[in-house]
Amino acid sequence: MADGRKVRGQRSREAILGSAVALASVDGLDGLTLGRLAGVAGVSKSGLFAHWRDKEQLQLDAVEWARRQWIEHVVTPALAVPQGLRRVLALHEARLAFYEEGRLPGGCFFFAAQVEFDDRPGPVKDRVAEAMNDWLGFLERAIQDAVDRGELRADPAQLAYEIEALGEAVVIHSRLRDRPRAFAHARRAVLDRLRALSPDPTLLPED
Amino acid sequence: MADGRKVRGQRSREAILGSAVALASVDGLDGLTLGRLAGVAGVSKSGLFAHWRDKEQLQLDAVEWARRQWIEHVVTPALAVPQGLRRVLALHEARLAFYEEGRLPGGCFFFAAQVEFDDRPGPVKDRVAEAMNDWLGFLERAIQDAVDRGELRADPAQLAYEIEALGEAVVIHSRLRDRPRAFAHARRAVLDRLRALSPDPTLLPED
DNA sequence: AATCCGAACGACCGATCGGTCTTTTTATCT
DNA sequence: AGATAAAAAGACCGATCGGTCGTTCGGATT
Repeated sequence: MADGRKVRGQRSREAILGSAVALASVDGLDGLTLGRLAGVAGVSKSGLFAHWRDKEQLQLDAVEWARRQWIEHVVTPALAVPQGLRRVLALHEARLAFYEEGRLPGGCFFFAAQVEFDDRPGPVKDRVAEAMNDWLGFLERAIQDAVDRGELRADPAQLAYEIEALGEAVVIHSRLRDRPRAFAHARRAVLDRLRALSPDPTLLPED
Repeated sequence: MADGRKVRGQRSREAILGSAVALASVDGLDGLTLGRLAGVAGVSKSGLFAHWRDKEQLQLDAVEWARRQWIEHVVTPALAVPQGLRRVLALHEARLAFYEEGRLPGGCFFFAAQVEFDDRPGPVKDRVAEAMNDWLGFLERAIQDAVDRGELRADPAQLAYEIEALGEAVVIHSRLRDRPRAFAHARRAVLDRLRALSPDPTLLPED
């Protein structure tokens, strides 16, 4: 990798993937057009084929790129919070912060990708589903940790479904209805739920 | 409307809209292609322009058709249940039944339409947002009824957000993960929530 | 019987889609 | 300096997109 050409190639490759994920968060992974992507990324359309064999390969790498972005901005910050109930809440808050900061113009890459590909079998759907399984699995384990510590009484899979649903819905509601209220609802919903399920509510912040 | 030609025209118009809503529930309202729609509906592509000026007009009518379908299969059945807490639960259950019966191949027209158009200003987004406001407003009023009757202690807008989120999420989870478990989670989530908020849990079914 | 009109069709349009092929640029290696 | 290889560009391809146009067909009006 000391080769300056490959270094340059990797750089533009990453830049293109960043643009691809941003565009895909708006129009979806398939709604993403190679022509538009090339325009936004400032390269020629055929230049894309120097990095990817076809659109599907680019889509697969975009999923991977988005996964790393999610880990960096949602998972990692929450790891700074001690295990248990507080980390569960931290994960939810980190996601909401990710959305609220407008890090992606479409709000959430994976939300758009899931809706788009849930009916379209193939490698991209599989990769998206796998990434979501990883994330939900991580969320479930965080919940299980809290249960093991006696800070929570809950079925991890059930609670993970609820937190995921309440978190994802904010993407739509913040865009189609009132934005601040959508975030307020998403925050209160999970906070109230955790309070009701915890024997020690002092672990959670006040209103 | 005694004109047999117009009657025939209306019939095929409705049939086409039915196909359009079904296709749009899978690929989205914009992912819907006039060529494919014509093929599925058994008419020629140019035949579509006898009924609609352009694609946008067809999209707007498709939203309207989907709205009527939603009222018929979700709202109306729940109206058979007495006002109050039980009707709130009935609305949630009616939606889940609508999804579970597979009435639309993509699961939910409005879910797909919202995700697709939340970032795309224009008449179609406005119409979709309006339909969703109507539905959420109806849900809120049902909750308010239950509150007024003393069967529920809740902020209607907050609870409506939660029920909507927990209900919509099943579209994704049932397709990308385990289908029966997704429905089970969606049912339990709302049932538990209503139980916790109601002074009289006997109004709700046992497990 | 002649006329009229709405539904529907086939042919065709420019634009854009994903993708291929050839060439130019740029950095490395001998 | 010259050969080499990777990155990127440009021209171009068939297919499909949304949409137009002129025509045909069949039921309604007179």
